[in-house]
Amino acid sequence: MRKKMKPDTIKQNEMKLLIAAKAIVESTGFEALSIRAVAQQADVSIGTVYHYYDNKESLVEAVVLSGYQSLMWEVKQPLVNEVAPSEEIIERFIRYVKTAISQKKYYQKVMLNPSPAIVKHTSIFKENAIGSGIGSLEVLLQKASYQEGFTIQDIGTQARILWLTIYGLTLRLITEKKTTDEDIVDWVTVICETHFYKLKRSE
Amino acid sequence: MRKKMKPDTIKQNEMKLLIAAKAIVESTGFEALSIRAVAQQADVSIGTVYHYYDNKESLVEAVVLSGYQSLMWEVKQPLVNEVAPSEEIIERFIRYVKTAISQKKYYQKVMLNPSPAIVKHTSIFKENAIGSGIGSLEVLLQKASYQEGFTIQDIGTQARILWLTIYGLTLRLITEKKTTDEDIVDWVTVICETHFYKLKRSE
Amino acid sequence: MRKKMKPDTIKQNEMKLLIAAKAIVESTGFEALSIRAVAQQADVSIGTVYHYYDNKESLVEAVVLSGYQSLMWEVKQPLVNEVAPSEEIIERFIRYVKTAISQKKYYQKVMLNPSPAIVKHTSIFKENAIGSGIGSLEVLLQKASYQEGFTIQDIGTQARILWLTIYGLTLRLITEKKTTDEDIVDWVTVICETHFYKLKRSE
Amino acid sequence: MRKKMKPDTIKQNEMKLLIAAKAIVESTGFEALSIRAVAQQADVSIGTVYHYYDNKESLVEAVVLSGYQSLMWEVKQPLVNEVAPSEEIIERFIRYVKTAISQKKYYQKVMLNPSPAIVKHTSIFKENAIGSGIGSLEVLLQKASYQEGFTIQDIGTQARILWLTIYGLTLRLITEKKTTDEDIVDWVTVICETHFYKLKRSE
DNA sequence: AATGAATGAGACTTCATTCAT
DNA sequence: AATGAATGAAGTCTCATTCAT
Repeated sequence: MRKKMKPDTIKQNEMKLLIAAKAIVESTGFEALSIRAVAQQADVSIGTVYHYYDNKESLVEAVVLSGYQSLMWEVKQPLVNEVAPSEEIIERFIRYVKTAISQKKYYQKVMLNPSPAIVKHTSIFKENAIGSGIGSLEVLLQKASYQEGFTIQDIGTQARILWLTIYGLTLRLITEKKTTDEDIVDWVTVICETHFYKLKRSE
Repeated sequence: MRKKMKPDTIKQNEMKLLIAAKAIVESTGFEALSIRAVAQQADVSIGTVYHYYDNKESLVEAVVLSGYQSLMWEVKQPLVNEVAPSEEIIERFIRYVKTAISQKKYYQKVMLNPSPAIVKHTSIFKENAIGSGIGSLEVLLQKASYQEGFTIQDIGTQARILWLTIYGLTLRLITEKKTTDEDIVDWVTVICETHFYKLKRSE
Repeated sequence: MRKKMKPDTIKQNEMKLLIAAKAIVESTGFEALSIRAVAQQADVSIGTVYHYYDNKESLVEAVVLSGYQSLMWEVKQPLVNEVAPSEEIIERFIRYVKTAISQKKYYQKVMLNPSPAIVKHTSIFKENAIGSGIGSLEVLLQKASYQEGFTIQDIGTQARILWLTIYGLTLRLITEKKTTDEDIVDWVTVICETHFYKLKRSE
Repeated sequence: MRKKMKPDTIKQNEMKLLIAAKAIVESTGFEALSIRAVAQQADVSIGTVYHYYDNKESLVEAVVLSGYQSLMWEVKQPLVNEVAPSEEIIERFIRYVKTAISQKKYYQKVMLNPSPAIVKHTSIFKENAIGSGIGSLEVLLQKASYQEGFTIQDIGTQARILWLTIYGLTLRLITEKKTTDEDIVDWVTVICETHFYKLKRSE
């Protein structure tokens, strides 16, 4: 099992470390995430961890990014039923907040992380925000405006405002530990409907 | 070395430690906030710090709360000119975001802190939200609805939605390091106007 | 034995650490001098070492300086018999080289150490070289020139040249492991006599 | 990946490693000279380094020796102008000290290295000191004694004494960081002239 | 001949906390 | 009320070396 390992094995080892790291975060939180702990959890020497990650920072970054990808993957799964675009927005935001809350440790670390490597994925203010979810939201808003008779002057801005509200909501629900499904559904719904209401009337 | 200190002296000592702690946070960040550092900065022994604070956690809590109070004090200062309520809301939010950004280290620590002692001050979801600013915002919205012809059905909810958007905005501006005055003014303005527009039309 | 220790105790502890450190150097060399080893040798926690020394560098510096002081103390002991100044120079240099060789580990570390804190003590080129031994050598050369009929134009320079030769000799005897008493006596004698011979004739 | 490498290739690889090692020493010092670093610098695997050198020690030895050879090559280059032997000695020593100082990292490591493999090259006390420079110095002194009317009883000893002085000088100039050309020229000159003066008078 | 993943010891350092005085 | 020496665990990181391939 020593040298010139097949790329598969490499990936496997990296995966092993990542899984170990995530296990630690999930059970004890990010404060407990240390190189030492990861090595122990993965049943590997400390040196090995440094073989795969240059330093703690890059390990944390990998964990955080991996958490973000799980989150987004979850959110992007297709809905069960076909619904009107405005309904879809609500459904998706509910799922977004639920997923974020269920992985709150990652969510906060990712969404408040100022490291350029992370912000690259999470930015809301950069122009071509395709990957980050803002793009999808714009598309949905556009659809809604056609199908449901909204008139939206600046979709980009409106999407961002709506997103910021949900974002603020998510963080406060986590912080205030109001994480029941009911809380989530109620607030997402009223936020979205308030927003759409405005759009409908603004023609 | 002293005997039977007057309560004043106690308060003075506590203050000295708090000031020292804040100085450290401001110059080097929360990561550098250690008991040792505080003792040194305040020119006091380590043991003394433990006289006033049970452990590190309670010291951090005190620092964080004190930061929050400075922040709110700043925001609550009266405006220079008398303006319409809707204008005042915008002005105050601009100031809020600016102050939060100028003290971002505290702002994040406070506003994302789930400790009950902190949440007690920062909560947005609890009913009688008088102290936290939501109360003031409700009052302003109420005034606006009278003076400027809005119709608002549920002022409490509307105030919270608006606040959540500004809250989300603040955190993302910090995270993405978009902290110029222009960014702040533009975003706060468009967010508030979008919101008011909706209210005006919703009659 | 805890707090507000008497200064004596403090000095004792520092001494304990210094002695431990020197024991390590003497038995295993400077490469083996680690904070860990010192703590163990002194039967003290690692943290305690850091209580007395800011970092490894300052510990090493203390060890090195202490070694230098022992060396100089040894060299400066009065001679057993009163002899002519030129003889005294030879006797003292023989003792210097012998002591240096018997403590070769320190000698090299000190005399090749470029740290300002060390060079301050060992410098040969600075003007007022009173403490470093050059001063004493100048005095002896001066005496010799009166009593034994030398004429020396620039005593400072001549003292330094003689010293440099002995210094070079010491280092090479150590490096080439020619450390018998015979080697030392022979070389120091021939070097000094060569030097004096010149001086005698140069009138 | 290759089969049956020609001896040339072997030498080439060794050279590549040696060059890499020297590059590291020159840019970052001997402390930074690690097997890892050499492998990286030479764009070669760690294992390969161990093919060519048994362990770190032998690599360091090779580096050190190679440095010494560069140094001596430089010193042995012919002088630009033909000059009297005593002048040539001064010129060559000035060059020696300058070169040593310009490569101080190697100079110290070599000239204070007690490993037999190194001392074999640098020894000053062994009898047939042909290669090490002492031989050349003896020849020059001999020439001077014929051409310039010195009488020297024991050329071998006198050469060594002069050499030891220059050696001591070089090490102290490095240690005390007095490395301007002026310092070098002044000291070498006064040392040599003092020595020659003695020789002239000793007839 | 060459690779490079893995090891595991050991380096330095920081820190919250205790407790005898 | 105040001190500060002492603890000891935990943290990050580097390194020479081995060995299966």
